[in-house]
Formats: sequence, C-alpha cells, structure tokens
Amino acid sequence: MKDIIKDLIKDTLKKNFKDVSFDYEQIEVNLCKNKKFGDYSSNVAMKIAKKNNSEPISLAEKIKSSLEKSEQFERVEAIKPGFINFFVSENLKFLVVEKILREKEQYGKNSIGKNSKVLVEFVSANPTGPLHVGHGRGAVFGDCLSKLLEENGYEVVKEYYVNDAGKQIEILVTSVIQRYHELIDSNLNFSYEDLYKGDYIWDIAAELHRNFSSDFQILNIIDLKDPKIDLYMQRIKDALSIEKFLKIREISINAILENIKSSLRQSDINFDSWFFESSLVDDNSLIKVIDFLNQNNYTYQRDNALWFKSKDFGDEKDRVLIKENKDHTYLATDIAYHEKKIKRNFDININIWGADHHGYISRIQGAFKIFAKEKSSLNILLVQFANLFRGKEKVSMSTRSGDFITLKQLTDEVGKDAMRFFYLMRKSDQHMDFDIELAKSSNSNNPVYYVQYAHARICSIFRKLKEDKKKFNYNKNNLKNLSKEEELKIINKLSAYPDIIITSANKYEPHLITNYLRELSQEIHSYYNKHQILVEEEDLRNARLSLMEATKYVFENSGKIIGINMPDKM
RNA sequence: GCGCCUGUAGCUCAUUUGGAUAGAGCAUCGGAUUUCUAAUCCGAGGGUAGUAGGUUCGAGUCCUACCAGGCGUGCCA
Repeated sequence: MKDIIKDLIKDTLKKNFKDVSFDYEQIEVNLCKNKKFGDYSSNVAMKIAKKNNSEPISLAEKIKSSLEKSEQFERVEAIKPGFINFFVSENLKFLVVEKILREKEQYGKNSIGKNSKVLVEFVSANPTGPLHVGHGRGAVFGDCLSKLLEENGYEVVKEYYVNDAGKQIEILVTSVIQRYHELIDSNLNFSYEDLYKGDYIWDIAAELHRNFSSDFQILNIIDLKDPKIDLYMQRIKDALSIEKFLKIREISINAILENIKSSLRQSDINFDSWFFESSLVDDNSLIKVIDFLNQNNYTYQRDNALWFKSKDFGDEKDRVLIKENKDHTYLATDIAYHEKKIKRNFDININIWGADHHGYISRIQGAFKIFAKEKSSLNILLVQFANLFRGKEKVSMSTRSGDFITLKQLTDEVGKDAMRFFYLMRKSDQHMDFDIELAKSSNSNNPVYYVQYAHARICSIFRKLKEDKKKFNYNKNNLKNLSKEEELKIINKLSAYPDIIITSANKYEPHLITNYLRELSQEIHSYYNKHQILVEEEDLRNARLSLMEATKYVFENSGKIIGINMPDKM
C-alpha cells in the first residue's frame, strides 16, 4: 500500500511538476498513528521544498490537488507544515482481504531479495559445553532473521562456525581424560583446577568408559604437578599417545556437538552448514591467508610474534596472529574464515555476535575489507545479554563454576514457543529481562498466550460454524458490510503486514513482528468481545468470516517466521 | 584512563530509518460473562524521554559536553 502511494506521488511529480527536482528516496510514506490525519501521510513536500526554493505548504497543496482525483483515495489533504494526508477509499481497503484470501500462505512474501545470497552466521559457541541461556537469544534472533530474509526473497544459508582447533579444545579433552581416570579408578592423581567441570564432562567420560572400557588408561607414571596448563596437558598427551588423544578429542567434540544440535532442534533451529575451524588449518587456507597478509604489508614481526596491523582499520592496537610459541590466535583463523566467506561469494554476510565481542568488530571488518570484492558486505550485529529472572529474583550465573542454566533447561521449563517469543520481543541490541515465571504463566500477563489465544478464538468460530451446520461462503461483494470501527482497524492492520515484513528485514529487527502480533491480537480480542461474528444475517456473517479467515492467515504466516505454533484450540 | 553500547510511566519495553497530541503490557483502582473459549474486554490515574546545549520547518530519534549503568580494552578463548 505504501508503495502504491509512493508511486502515485512519483508519477505526478514527474508528470505535473517538471521543474521540481527530487530523489525517489525522498518520497516517504508512513502509516498514520492518528486517524485524524488519514490512513497514510507523506512528508515529501517538506523534504524537497528547500532545494526547490518553495514553501512546503504550497508545494503540498499543489501535489494534493493533482492527486485528489485518484480513485484510490476518498480524500487527500495538505496540512500545516506541509504534510499530505491520504484517506484511502473503502473499496481499496477491502482489496486487502481479497488479496490475503487469494494469496494465503504467500501473503507477506515479496521478492526484494531475489538473486541475493545471504550468509547468516550465528551461535558459533565453542564446542566445549552445552549451549546455555546466554546463547539462546542470539540463536533465536539469527534463526528468525534468516526466515525473515527468506520471506523477502533472499537465498539464505544459516551457518554455525565451530571453533574446534584451539587450546580450549585441548582443555576439554584433558578434562574428559581426567574424569575418565576417576571413573576407572586409576591411581593417577589428577589435580588440575582450571578444567571444565560440568556434568556433561562426566557423561562423555562415562560414554568413553562404556564403549572402550579401560583402553585409554594412562599406565606410565607422570608428573602432574606442573602449574602451567600447557605443559600439564602436553605431559598427559605424551603419556597417552597422540593417536589416543585425537580419538578422545573426536569423541568429545562429537558428543558436545550432538548435544548442541539436539538443544537447537528442540528450539526449532536448524543450520544448513557447519563450518569447522580445523578445516582452515587442514586445507592450508590459514597459511595462505597469512602469506598474503605478509606479502601485502598488513603484518610485521615483533617480539618473536607476527602482528596484524589492525590499528590501520580503527582498532585500538595491533593484534597478534602467530604467537611466540608458533600457535595461531583465534583472530588468525577468524580472518581465514572470513576470507573463505568472501570466496564463497555471498552478496551479504551477516555475523551475529554476543555484545561482549564488540571489541572484535573493527579488526574483522578490517580484514574483510582487505579481501572483499566490491559487491559483498559484512554486517556484524550484536545481541545484548538477557538477564534471567524468576519473578523478582535474578538468576545468577557463572560459567566458571559450571553454575549456568542451559538452553535445554530453559526450553524444557517454559516451552519452545514462549522461549522464542520472549527472546524476540525486544530489540536485539537492547538489554532485556527474561522472566521465567512470566513465560510459564498461562494468563493475560503472558504475551505468547495472548497471541495464540487470539488465533485459537478465530479457529473456534469456524468450529462453531461447522457445529451449527452452516457454511462459510466467500463473496467479495459482501465485504462492504464490514463497517464497524473495529473491523476497519483490523483491515488496516492486515494491510500493514507486508510493510512490517520489509521493514523488519531491512532493519534486521524481528521484534517488530512480535510487536505487530500483539497489536493484531489486541484488536481481535476487542472485536471478538464487542461484536458477534456468527450473526443470523448471511451476508454480514460471511463478510465477518472473510475478515477472520484473512486474519488467521496473517497469524499463521507471521507465526512461521518467528517460529511459534498457532494452535487451533487452547 | 581509553573505546563501544544503553538511559522513555512505579516495573518491563515500544515509538514504522527526523514527523503531527510519546504509546503498550505489568502493577494499582473501578466496571463487563443468559452470547463464537473471561487464557478475554472496557474505563481511570500515572511523563521535564538522564542533564545541559546545538543542528532545522520539526528532535525521544542526529551532533557536542557532562552524569549514571553495562561491556570491552591479553602473545585468552
């Protein structure tokens, strides 16, 4: 609808105002908050007045008079500073209902992103433990954003980057080995404190024990008293043999990835691609990328380490790529990973990171610019933390002590729908409070139920219709019977839906959809309370049922995007 | 110290890329059910948008300073 009006303005400007200069971007049309000002309004006159040396209001008047004859509008007016207000004719409004009933599941989809490939990388938590609630928000956000982009016609690949090549993995493996030896009652006295401690380490050790008995037992006597973790791990590795260490490593990573995947599955999040950091080492991309950086003067040697000149790209200081001990840093593989992303030729790359990673943006953006072709872009979106509450009590968490709530625990407790909806209710770069009690409650305080109930009520109307042995017959000529204030409000809301899909995708703000759903639900509940839908008069009844049917499609289509069910019955 | 983010009703948050009278929910108070699900609806009160300047037709939104909070600032991962 916005587009229709925009085009009308553009056409009239081109045709009737040849001496007026403007850009298409300057034609802005917005939904009016206040119905006094019509359904839509535009501020073009104010935007282009200055450039054309004329008064906004007089320009608005002129545009108004050349548009007011259009059959789309009941009335057009020009007001005070220079707004042009459009009162859309009722016939045009009813077209929305007709359109929805024709397009059904397709209503809301568009092809803005046609022929554009997008890579959305998200979660990417280290495979050293289960996903916890801190990952939940980014996971849901990334998944919903991906679906939203698909709704806009983009071709989307959802990718999880698995950090399986660094020191943290060695620590994981050592942790498993330690627990395993406790299980088989070895008299080796492990004592290292800084290892992973969660129950899942026991689970992996137990699985190892079940399948391999004591095959991985260390029989040699080794000195485990060294305070340095690198050396400590090296001794264990040597005593065990590299082959066995690698085997345990493989088993551990698989177990944890399986755990991660299953908790994602439970939340209806599915990745198209799992990219392993280790593959960058194995196929020599890492070395090649570092060579390239060296040859093109993006690095230098200092204190026996290789440094990346990230300061040139707005970073606070330069960063190490290869440490004195010859190990690469995370940054090194991250750069190689992004170089590979560029090679894979996506038009848009989106990274979704936790807000605590904001310090890395400039260095990764810098590296990306070095390798990027003109057309590809990298957008790094930050997702803020969510504080968990039980009622008024804050749930404290600390990764170090292993005292954290996993994503699985949260989903088990509040359900997938509430979990997703709550995470999506707020703008992603905004801190938020997540109240578990509220998410679990089944009353009006809980927005998930509020929305789902609105949908269920519509379904129950159709059930009742069937019980009464009546039928719903759609006839577009009936729609003019929709004259109640509440009905027109709902129609306006339905016609705004496609714009919401576009805006929320462009701004990367899926919370606009949850907001929209709450507003739509509110209007449905109001309407339901005030007016009977299954009235005796057949034409009116069918008109109202048409509206309900159309609304049902919008509930279901948007429900699919944010990934919550719309039950028929509650 | 420096850098990034945030600050809107008692609480949790919106505000459609700078628009017209800043809106919801919760909480508080008062009402609605012989009706398609009361998991609902209707009404009331509640605001110097952190503070102070600036930019312009117009600022919660953009700029500057200050105040407060969060995060970051390793040859960590």
